[in-house]
Amino acid sequence: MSMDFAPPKYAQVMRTIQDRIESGEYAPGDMLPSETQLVRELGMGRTTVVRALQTLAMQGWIEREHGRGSFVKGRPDSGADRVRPSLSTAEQGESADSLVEVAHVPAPRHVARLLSVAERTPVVMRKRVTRQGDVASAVETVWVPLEIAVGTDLDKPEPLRNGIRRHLQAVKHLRFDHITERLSARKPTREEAELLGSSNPVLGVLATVHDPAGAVLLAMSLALPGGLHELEDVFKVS
Amino acid sequence: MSMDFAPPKYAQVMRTIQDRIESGEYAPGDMLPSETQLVRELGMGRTTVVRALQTLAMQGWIEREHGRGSFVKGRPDSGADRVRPSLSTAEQGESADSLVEVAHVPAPRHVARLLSVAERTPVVMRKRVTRQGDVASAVETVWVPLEIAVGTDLDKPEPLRNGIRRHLQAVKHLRFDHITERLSARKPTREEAELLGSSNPVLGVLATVHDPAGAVLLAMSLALPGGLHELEDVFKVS
DNA sequence: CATAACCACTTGTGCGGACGAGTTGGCGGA
DNA sequence: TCCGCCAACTCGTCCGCACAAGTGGTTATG
Repeated sequence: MSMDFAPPKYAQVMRTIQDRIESGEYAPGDMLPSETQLVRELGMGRTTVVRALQTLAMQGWIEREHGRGSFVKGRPDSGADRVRPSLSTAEQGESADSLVEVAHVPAPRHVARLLSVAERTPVVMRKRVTRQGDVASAVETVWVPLEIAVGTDLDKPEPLRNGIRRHLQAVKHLRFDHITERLSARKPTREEAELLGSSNPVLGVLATVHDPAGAVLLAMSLALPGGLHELEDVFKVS
Repeated sequence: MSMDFAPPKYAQVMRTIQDRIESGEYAPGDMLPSETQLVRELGMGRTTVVRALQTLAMQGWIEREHGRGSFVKGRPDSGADRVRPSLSTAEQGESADSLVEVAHVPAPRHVARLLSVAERTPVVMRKRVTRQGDVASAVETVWVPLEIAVGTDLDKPEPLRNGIRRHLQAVKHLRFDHITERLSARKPTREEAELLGSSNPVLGVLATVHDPAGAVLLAMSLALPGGLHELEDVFKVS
């Protein structure tokens, strides 16, 4: 099944402009092509181009001045932009060589607590290793209650090309609403150490994904080697 | 002469709906009138109504479900604030027994980089250990450029009862605007291990404090033992 | 009785056109 | 030279329309 995925046009316009900003083609301070020019270049209606530009302005990529033009501000930086390791785990597609193990296992205590089920209740576990170049850069384990996993491909050993979030959304219409992350420093488990090829300290991330009602859909446990990962965060002091 | 200033129509629609939500006329969970109904009731084009609804959705007031309707969520809540270890370091007062060392030292490389000064430039260093009960729970080191420290008590070995931030504000009118934190997992240094009484992995926090112009006022390095600290963070998934 | 087709609704996206208003630069007149 | 006006550009808003796509209930059909 190839879900052909056509993002809406206004999103395509946004991505085009974001790419040009990040590639340096549009440098900070530069004036963007005018709406009419973009309409001609991209072959779309003004409504579409304007919606893209207004959204980019709301997100802080550009600034629009009435009567003058639109100007590049740069990639928006704010606390909201912090790297969310758990989100990218849920979002990223899997590849065959990254998947380590998919199995039904009894929930270990800390996972059972996160999922609000009894200890040793059977749950689905997916474990994978992400790589940067040829070094293992993270071990990501996802734990899913059976009620959630039933009817999905989550318990099948094939890689989920579109990522867990999209899969759950497409197959069971489950929507992710918010995620709770707990960060800590710890020693890697024996298995993590083997997969990572090092027993240096890791940044441990325990995350739970919630639906709009607050119910837990799944839990994640990430091991990020300290030497390879830095989580940066900027915040205002009131 | 009061030029009568008419807010744009889409903003009027937004305000109307916001008011109805806050007055309780539209309660959380309720379905809003459909776009067509609003168009008729308010006498505007669908474009206008849709823009208002989409903006309200982006701001979190309502939720829109394709094919079903728009539903009230309530007044949007600003992001739940995460624990900021660096902020509490700057904020908390010191006590005599927590202060480990105050000295002028040449800036080590990573600190020099954070402060944008040359390596080995003399800077003021304050180091202290915080305790919970009788276990050491963190080692906090603050690095201050001489230009900032001059005229303050930062380089004096007496504890700053009101905390660094208040002291700098009171004595030199320096205002903290924002803080950048970088989190990582690492092994404690030998000294940190001694002070903490353990060589288990620590959560390393490197932070820089900036004034409103973005200039760096000071840098901090924190070592938080992994077993004692968890940083929790909740965030929305778009 | 179960199921499929259909219909009436909803929101999502997109188009072209229109007019308003702010900015800029050039052109002509005083 | 200096100043005011105006044309040509910019973005801001608004309209009516069209069609796609998702949802839920009703109705016809096996």
